[in-house]
Amino acid sequence: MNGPSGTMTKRATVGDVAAHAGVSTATVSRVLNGGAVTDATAAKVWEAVARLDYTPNALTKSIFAGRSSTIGVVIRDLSSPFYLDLIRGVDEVAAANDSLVLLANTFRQVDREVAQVRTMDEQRVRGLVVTTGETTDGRTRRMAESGTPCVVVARTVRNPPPRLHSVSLNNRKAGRLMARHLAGCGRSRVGVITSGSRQSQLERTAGLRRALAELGLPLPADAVAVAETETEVSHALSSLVAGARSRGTPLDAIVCTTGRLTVAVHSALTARGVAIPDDMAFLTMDDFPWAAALGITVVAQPAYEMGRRAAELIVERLAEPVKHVFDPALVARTSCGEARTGHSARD
Amino acid sequence: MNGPSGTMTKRATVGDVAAHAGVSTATVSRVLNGGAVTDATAAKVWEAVARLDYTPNALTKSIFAGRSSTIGVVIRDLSSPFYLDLIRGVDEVAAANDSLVLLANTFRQVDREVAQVRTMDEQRVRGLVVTTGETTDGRTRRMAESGTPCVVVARTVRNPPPRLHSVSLNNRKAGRLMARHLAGCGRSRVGVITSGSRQSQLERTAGLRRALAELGLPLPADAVAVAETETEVSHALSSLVAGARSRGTPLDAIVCTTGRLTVAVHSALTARGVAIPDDMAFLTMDDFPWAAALGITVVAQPAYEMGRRAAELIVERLAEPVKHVFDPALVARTSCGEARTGHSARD
DNA sequence: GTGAAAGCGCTAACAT
DNA sequence: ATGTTAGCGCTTTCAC
Repeated sequence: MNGPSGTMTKRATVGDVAAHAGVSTATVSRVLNGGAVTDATAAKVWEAVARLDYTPNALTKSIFAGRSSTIGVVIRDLSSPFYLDLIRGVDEVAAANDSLVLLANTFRQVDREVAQVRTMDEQRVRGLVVTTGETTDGRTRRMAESGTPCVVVARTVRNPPPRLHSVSLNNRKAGRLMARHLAGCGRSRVGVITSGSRQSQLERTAGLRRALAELGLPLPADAVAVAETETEVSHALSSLVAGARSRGTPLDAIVCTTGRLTVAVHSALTARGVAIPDDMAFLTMDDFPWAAALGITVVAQPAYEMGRRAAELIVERLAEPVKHVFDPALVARTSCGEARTGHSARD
Repeated sequence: MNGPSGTMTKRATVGDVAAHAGVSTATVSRVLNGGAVTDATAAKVWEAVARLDYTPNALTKSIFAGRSSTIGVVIRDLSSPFYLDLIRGVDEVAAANDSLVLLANTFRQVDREVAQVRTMDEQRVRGLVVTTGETTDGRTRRMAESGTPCVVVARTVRNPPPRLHSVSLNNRKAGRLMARHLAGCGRSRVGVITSGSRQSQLERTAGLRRALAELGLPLPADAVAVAETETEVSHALSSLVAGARSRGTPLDAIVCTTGRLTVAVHSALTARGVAIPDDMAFLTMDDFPWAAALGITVVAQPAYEMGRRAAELIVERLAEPVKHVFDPALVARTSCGEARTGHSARD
């Protein structure tokens, strides 16, 4: 049962400490958790704790509390910079609240999502942050109902029960920021690379299309190409470019609606010998450390803040469902060329 | 005790399931964990489980097992790409072994390190992966001795007890690869930016210096500057460049021994108007997604594999301490200019 | 095959 | 101020 053996010194328990200090287990518990005790007994107990190298079992403690002191985070794709910053935010407030982060990466597989969320439930996490799709909604609802605060990231839930919150981005505004910036830089024929049919992706494209239309710039359906993975990007880009050219309206801007594919889109562009921004403007989601060096203009999400807020919602334990929508911000660099007219990035 | 309230449906326990199925708790446990039971009783139990939406309490289970099914990971700096890949590796094999990752970021603060490792111990993690400094060695030793496999990353431990393993990089070889590549590209006056006095940093610089010396290229002490944080990089670079110039031997290569500072060094170089590789070769540690786009040559660490191996060591539970040293690999791009002579990247 | 009872390590009433 | 007793939710003998 114990695998390849080796000398193992067994761990001390409250009982051991009590025995060595000549007191009861209740007293030990009191000195450890701050009850009313004499300095003398406290000293004896601490001495025993030190000598036995006693380390309390947090698992057992959690049984009484009904739940662990851990915040669960289920991430779809741990390689995306957005999620890394999100986790940092969660971890930051978790640490400030004596909690640890219990992490699970689902590698974008639905069956894993369901299993991981279930596992988090079994672990009796203090709260749960999920970036998964609707498949897991049934369980998160029940978790929230039975007392575990849950926060859905980048998606909203219709008719949420108590304690089921959401933290998301104003995606339509993100699209709008993109449209206005592009127009301000004199671009009029934009092609979009988007990732599947997640709510956030759809809304960004919708916001972009709407704002473009208001500026008199149509975004035909075939100017939007879907790429689920990095390997599909090159093909998506080709069809976009070829399609537009055959229609006699060659593109002068490429928008990428997900930070996850920024590298892939950029390298596909480069591979085709496209000069940015001279041949083509390039605008993408999510700021990242190298963006400045590369001069890539982005619409940034406050990922770190979103993580912080998610964790705060868990710690606060409000019954009332909170729906926190964050604002995106355009970070203008050089990948869309010079702005023609002075325009505001505000709203 | 329960914060702002709201209707909370209480959770079902084995007892509830037993009652609803008309059996004992022992039988419920048997059905759930695969004991000898009649198909008929099994059916009754499963039915009750479904109707009550019973979700077993993993915390309580862990009490019997003596430890949780969680792998602890204490990270110094969650914003470093190396650690992100490491975590992905750990998570991958954790998931394959019915474990979750319990994560803690120490924000490079020693006191937090100590506290987090202790917390991991209290959580009775199945095993622990630490990337922290020697401050935590005392506890990791004791943890290993009392049965928790521990893996130290990027550092080795002298005279380890059973179950205290290490996963690291052959740092001297990393330095050697750098030296040979630089020499192969015709560079002879290199300046180094390194981060503090961690074992790995020291070894990389030592390996670089030694290999450079073998090639007849000295690396004077003042050609090595220390930058702990990103903000210190600019200053370090300036002193390096100015010092070399005043000595009449202007630098023709900059080496950065930590991936964490790659962005900062690169941007400091750019800010000074230094052309890479024409004015200066640039060589750094750790591969990253944008390196190809930027043409930056790196010495890569197999971070993901290292994470996998660390988790494997935990799952395997060998008593004998394992010290796994990984080989670095040079990924040649354009930031050091053209290679003058055909040289091998091997050894 | 199934149940009753003991107990994992700890805390939380009750007593004293 | 301290000890005793009863659990928390689950597994695991040990009888039947």
